[in-house]
Amino acid sequence: MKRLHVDRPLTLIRMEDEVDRLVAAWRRERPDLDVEPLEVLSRVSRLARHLDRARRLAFSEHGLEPWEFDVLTSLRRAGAPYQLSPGQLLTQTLVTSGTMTNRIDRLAKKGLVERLPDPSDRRGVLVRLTPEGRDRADQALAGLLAQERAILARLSQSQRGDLAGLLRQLTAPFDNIPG
Amino acid sequence: MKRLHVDRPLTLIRMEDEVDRLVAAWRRERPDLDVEPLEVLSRVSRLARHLDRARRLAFSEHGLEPWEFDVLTSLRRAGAPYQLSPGQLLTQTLVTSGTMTNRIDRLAKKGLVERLPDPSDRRGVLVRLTPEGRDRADQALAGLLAQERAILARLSQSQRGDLAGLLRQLTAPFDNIPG
DNA sequence: ATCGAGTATCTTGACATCGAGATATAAACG
DNA sequence: CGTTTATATCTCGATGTCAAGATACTCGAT
Repeated sequence: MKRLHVDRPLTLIRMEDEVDRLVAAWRRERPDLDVEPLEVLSRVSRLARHLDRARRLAFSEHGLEPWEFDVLTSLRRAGAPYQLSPGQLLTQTLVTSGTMTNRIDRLAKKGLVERLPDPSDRRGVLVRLTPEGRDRADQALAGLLAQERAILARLSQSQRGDLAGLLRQLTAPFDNIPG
Repeated sequence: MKRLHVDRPLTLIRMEDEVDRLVAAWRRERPDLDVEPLEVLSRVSRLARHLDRARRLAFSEHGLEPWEFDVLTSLRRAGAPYQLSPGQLLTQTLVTSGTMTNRIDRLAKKGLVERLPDPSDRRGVLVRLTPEGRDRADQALAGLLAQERAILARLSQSQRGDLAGLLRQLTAPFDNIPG
């Protein structure tokens, strides 16, 4: 009795997700609480986890881990000569300093980055992308974008714009205030 | 020459975030690529990381780690008698089976959950919340919701609804297709 | 009944992350 | 100047996560 392929505007199709089920369960178990915030923020967290998994798959074709991609592309984006301080890498990747030291060590061992002393601050260090590191970053980026386009395909151009704008409202305070 | 506190509708205020800078950098370095997907998905990933940090802080007041919260509240939502199989917990928390076994072990050691044999399938196990586990989950949830409301405060009611709807379009395929 | 495929959970070892503290240098202040 | 405070990075131990494989059970087909 199911009719498939019924023609109607994409925007009216509404498929349930785990968060719908989660919210319904809370409303049943804790009708005294207003759980509306979860509609947005639980979806953000869960989607991020799904994206992590998808990325891990996509990058494995290029022999990169997601954390390696994050560091290499931060340097790549900086433009020639492709170097940043560990501190600048921290704000871009949102990890702790101990983690970043460790990441740089491992990438250096693989020959994808190198450490240079900062000429203007003897406490500091500059991390520079090697030519091979740059190539790897460029290849993996192309693969990632293809995958992400597929994930976003069910939204229209203007919906993607709306979504980006709404998310910016939430990320901006974290990114600007020290947070 | 800057005029602060100019009165205008909230929706027109647009503060830059790290992703704006990231996208601008890619357009400069790789003008050949269309990096529009990053406007949405990089924001999702970064926001999730910020939320993780904020949650870790909020939960530490209740002596819980985020992963403990995730497991305990999954059981809490299930309703009395507050029990689920490890497999059901997997789909809710998006971790691997090895991770879940480890989590259950540690929560059991703390007395927040207990393992029972599944009466209808001798391969299976049921994880049940203890009364203390239930109290902890309820307390931490209230704290989390307060924090999340603060984070969402800069969006109007209808914007939050729009945002939830757009995110659902992206999460639904992951949650429904086996993905 | 028995076989074989499928399912549910656990085990294990490698590894990435975090948090707190250590070290070295720079900048601010009187 | 010399002292204090701030900054940049690294070290280290504890811990959580993952992937792959092992184990034990179920269920349908023969």
